[in-house]
Amino acid sequence: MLSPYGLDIIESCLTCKMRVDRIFCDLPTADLQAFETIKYATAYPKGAVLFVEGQAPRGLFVLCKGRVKLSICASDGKTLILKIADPGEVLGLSATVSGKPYELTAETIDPCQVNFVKREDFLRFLKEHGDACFKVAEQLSDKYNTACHEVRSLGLSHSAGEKLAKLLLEWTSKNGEASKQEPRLKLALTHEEIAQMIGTSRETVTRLFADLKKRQIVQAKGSTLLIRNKAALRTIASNG
Amino acid sequence: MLSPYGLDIIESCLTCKMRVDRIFCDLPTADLQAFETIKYATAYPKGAVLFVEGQAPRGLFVLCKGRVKLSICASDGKTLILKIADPGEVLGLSATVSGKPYELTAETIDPCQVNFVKREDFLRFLKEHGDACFKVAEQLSDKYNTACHEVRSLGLSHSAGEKLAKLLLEWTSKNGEASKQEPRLKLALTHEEIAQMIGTSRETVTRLFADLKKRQIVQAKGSTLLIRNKAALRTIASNG
DNA sequence: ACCGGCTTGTGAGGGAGGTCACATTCAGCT
DNA sequence: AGCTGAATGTGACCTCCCTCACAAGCCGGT
Repeated sequence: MLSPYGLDIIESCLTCKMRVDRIFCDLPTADLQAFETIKYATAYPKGAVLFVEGQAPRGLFVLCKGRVKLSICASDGKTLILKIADPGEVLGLSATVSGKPYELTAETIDPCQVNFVKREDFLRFLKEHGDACFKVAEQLSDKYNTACHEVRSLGLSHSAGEKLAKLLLEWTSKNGEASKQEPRLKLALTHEEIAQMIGTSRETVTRLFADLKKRQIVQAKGSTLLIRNKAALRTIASNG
Repeated sequence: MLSPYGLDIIESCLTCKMRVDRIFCDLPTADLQAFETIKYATAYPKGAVLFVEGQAPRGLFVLCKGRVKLSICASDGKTLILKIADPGEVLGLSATVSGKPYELTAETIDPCQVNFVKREDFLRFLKEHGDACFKVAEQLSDKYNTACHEVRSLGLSHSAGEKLAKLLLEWTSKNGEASKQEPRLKLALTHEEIAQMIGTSRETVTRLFADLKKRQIVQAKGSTLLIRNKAALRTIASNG
């Protein structure tokens, strides 16, 4: 560990390239090579801000390694975390395409490997490569879909408990698809951050977790969380 | 008025075509003509359902005349109205592109003129016409943007009053851009529907309006609403 | 004119959760 | 170890608004 980055860069750029392939997959090799020429491989430390909500779009970011927190922020400082982006995710795509300001703020929560593409370069790339353009439309549809789910969760839930249950279920289905018996998931976020994800207060999250533990629905094992009663969690998530 | 439609159809298809031009504008004439061949001009009465949330995507709908209510619905019947689409809007685009189920339910609230395009036809059209594909990406970015604003409004507001003020401001900025003195807007929705737009109860909306009237911020003139004090409304919208 | 249905207006009660204030525990640092 | 700051746990209070209940207004139909 001579530097925060160092050897890591060399290793991850290989895996990174594979990830890019996965996003713009099915593209002819020519298109892929064109993409390779316009991207800038960069590295960010933990806590770096890729872009800020309201900023004019400079370009897009393909996350190769590490996680990025995507959030919106009210004038009074209250923050809503929309999602934690994992490697493979494309960030700032919508703003880059439309030219409107970034809708979100993107901040690294790990040391990150990122491929940056300038807006002009990307737009030119899209004009010249129709297939890639379709992939972009698909990506945007995906993002829209996620946003709709967010709206549903925020707008149609009756209680904070319901939203927390939904969040936990979402995490379990994303993480341990394999382990069917007792899903476990790493609690990488603080109660404060979870509160910001479901639009509630930190104290409420603490109380909700205490309640879930008392009712034997979840169980804490250090920083991992065991889901003991997934059915009950589902009931909470749908009933309110 | 021999029939609910009748002459209207012939008139509006001309204007309608202009609208389609506006959406896929800048396209070469060849592309436009190709689009004309795959669209089906159709008419719906008030209260018709274009598509339902969760349905497999049959295709997209270009709204030419009339308004369409876009909503999501919880298992308990609680409804959240996301927007009232005006002529020119493309509906079901994201689902058509991604192949995932429609995220929303679309229901006409006027008699409507609509151009329908089948999913397969549209996808083929996109493959063959790269420029149109880019336009689609732009449209999707727009929709994503709107969804983000919805999330912001739902997730970061402290009170129902704040959300109502935001909604009213949004409406005034969309409707009477010209009249700078005292913006007026047609209240085409019931309190119940407004409540569904901001995720609150009907009674709360009634009470909020009563309060705004008492404080001389708005004034009712039949079914039109005068905004007497836009500054105050803005304060409510941002302070909570 | 009368009726029934929808919309709006208003009161009373109660519950969820935000806020404040503090105690406690945990994790990293030297 | 011990110290420090962050994260968690918990109680008390109070506000917003949801719910229920009902009155009043508005409007089209016959």
